[in-house]
Amino acid sequence: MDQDLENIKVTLDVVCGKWKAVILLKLYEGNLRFGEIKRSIPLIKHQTLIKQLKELEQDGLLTKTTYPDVPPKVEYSLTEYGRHLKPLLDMMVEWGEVHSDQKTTS
Amino acid sequence: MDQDLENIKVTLDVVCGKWKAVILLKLYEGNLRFGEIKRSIPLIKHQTLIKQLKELEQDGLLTKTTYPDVPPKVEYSLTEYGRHLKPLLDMMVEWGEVHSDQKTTS
DNA sequence: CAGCATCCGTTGGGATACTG
DNA sequence: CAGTATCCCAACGGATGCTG
Repeated sequence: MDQDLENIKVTLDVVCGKWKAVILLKLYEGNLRFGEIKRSIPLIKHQTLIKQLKELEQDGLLTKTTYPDVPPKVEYSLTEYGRHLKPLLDMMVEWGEVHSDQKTTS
Repeated sequence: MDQDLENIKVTLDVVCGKWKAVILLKLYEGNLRFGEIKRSIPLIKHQTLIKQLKELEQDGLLTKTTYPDVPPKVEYSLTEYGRHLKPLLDMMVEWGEVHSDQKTTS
């Protein structure tokens, strides 16, 4: 029971960065290069993106593939874990939709 | 599509407080008084709990019922919204279980 | 193009003390 | 018993500048 609390914290840790969920959402559409992610999320800052990607990588949600070429090319792809998270993120999107509805309606 | 990002942020806002998910989890077991919540989450600080409860209330996830008696008695109960969130939280618990497994196994 | 190091400002969790 | 008012501090998102 209290184990539940520990478990949910693990998940929160992984998902609760300001942009983490957004990044993951993008990656479900396919592997992306750094620049592609950045372009698809115009508001995020270069450095912030790097940080969040690093955290996601350390949490085992995605893998970074570096091609040792010039110019550098790096591709990010989801791990199995990351994919396991999809239904969760979908639910969050869905819930947010309903909830923001409600807020404006009230 | 970009609307998804907005929607997920709404959900994150609601769930991402350090203790919010935990509090909600407790309330699924039934309505609770302030002191009961506090006792069931020993680590949380008095003031922190008040803040998180207030935020959850403002987000429309739970309702506060104050009995105008002495000594004060206050009961917290989930709204329909809060209940809608249960499957999500359950998934988070479940995912965290698997994920923390993996971390220790690696 | 992608990344690291560093600094800064805001925020939110936490501590303390007081009220009804 | 429950809540309010303040203050504090760490953490995180973000800005800037430099490297290969």
